[in-house]
Amino acid sequence: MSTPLEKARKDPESMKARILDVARRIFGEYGFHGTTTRMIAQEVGIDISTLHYHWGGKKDLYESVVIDINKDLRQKLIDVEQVIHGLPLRERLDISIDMTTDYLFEHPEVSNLILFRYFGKTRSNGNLDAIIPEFTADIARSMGLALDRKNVPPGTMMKVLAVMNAIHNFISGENFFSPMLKVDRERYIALVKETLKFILIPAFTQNEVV
Amino acid sequence: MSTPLEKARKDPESMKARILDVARRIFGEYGFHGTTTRMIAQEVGIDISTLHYHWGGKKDLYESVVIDINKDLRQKLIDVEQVIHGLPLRERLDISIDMTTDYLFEHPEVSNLILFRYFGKTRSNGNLDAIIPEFTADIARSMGLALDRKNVPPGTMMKVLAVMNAIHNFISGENFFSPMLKVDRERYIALVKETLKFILIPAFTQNEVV
DNA sequence: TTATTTATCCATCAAATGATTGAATCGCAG
DNA sequence: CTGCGATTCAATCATTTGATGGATAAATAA
Repeated sequence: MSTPLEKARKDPESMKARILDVARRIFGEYGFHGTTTRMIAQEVGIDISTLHYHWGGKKDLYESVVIDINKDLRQKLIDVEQVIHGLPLRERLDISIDMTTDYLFEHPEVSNLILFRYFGKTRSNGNLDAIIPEFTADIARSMGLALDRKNVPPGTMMKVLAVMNAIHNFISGENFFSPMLKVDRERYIALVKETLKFILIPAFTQNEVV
Repeated sequence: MSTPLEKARKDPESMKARILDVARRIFGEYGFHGTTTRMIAQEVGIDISTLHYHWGGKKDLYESVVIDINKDLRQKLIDVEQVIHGLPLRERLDISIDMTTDYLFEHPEVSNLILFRYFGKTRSNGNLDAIIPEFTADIARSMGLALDRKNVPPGTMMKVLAVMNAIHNFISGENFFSPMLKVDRERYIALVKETLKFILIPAFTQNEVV
């Protein structure tokens, strides 16, 4: 027994998977209401009915996309945790920022879709909000802000949210900020890392022994 | 000679103004594509044709809304600057965060619409991007990061963007984060201020003499 | 081969949506 | 009161958009 999503991920060449990948990108660029099933179908090079055949309605596809990107991000955070495990806090932050930023710049739709869900309303919103990103708590633990995943106080959650949002903002806003600053992509990525470290590292290391 | 927007702001009871105010709220909640002219008209209690009579097409109205909220925010930042002028950096930051946060929590559509413009694409995007928020440079000067409004280096602009985004995020994300943290509005606002100060103040005061 | 399931496309529908037209109504100067 | 511009609404249009049905082809099983 496997969900449609799992089936799609099994064979990356399958039509199911191809549609999902395009849907991630388009939904990420234009949001739920700004995206039409025709846009996705055309980008894949198929008929709309084929899209419906594989994924059902537009909302079903969107939900699958959201689940998919959350799964990806969670896996990436686990990978990061593996690398930084045991290092001193300052280095953990430094490496986390580099790795997460690199990953998200390669998959900007992840940041886009997460921010869309935070800030936008989806006129007909299903109970998609049930899938709350619980890895916020995991990050708190990873940053040494909480001992167990359960019972993380609100103040700590807020700090983690501030960190995650700061990163997503710069990824998602690249198309707006980069021309505004008149810098190319490479320079922009470097600036993002610099700025994130400038902002975040002092806050979380202020009580450390230097 | 006055623009439609100025005319609307002159008489807050006018139909023009009433439509604009509702449009701010609805566009702020659902974004450009998620909003229909009928939603706005219904909320005002008028016919769609009346809306078109006053503001032209949907896009025209949206552009007016964007200009309006940018004007408001700019004015608010000038007000803040008046208050904090001459104070030491740490206090300036502290007061700025309090005042700006209070203002935006009263007008969340400002944060919503600004973030929408940063992160979303408007399938048919006019040259709305020409109205780049130039007050970023003003803030840089106000924070003591730049001496003149002109020629603010990209690294400095990025720091200012990080600050502004951090604030907008928590305002805009209230409907998502507040239930997630299981706190009421009052507590949430307090948490936002705490967290912003925790994150931002150390970064910008790290080189100061204590 | 033949039959059956799977996959794809063409044609089309019904609802939503941005927009317009023309008739009515209101406000007010003359 | 009369006339005229400003305002509002009901009715309607043309397009877009999510969705479906049925024909057709391709793959698979028998």
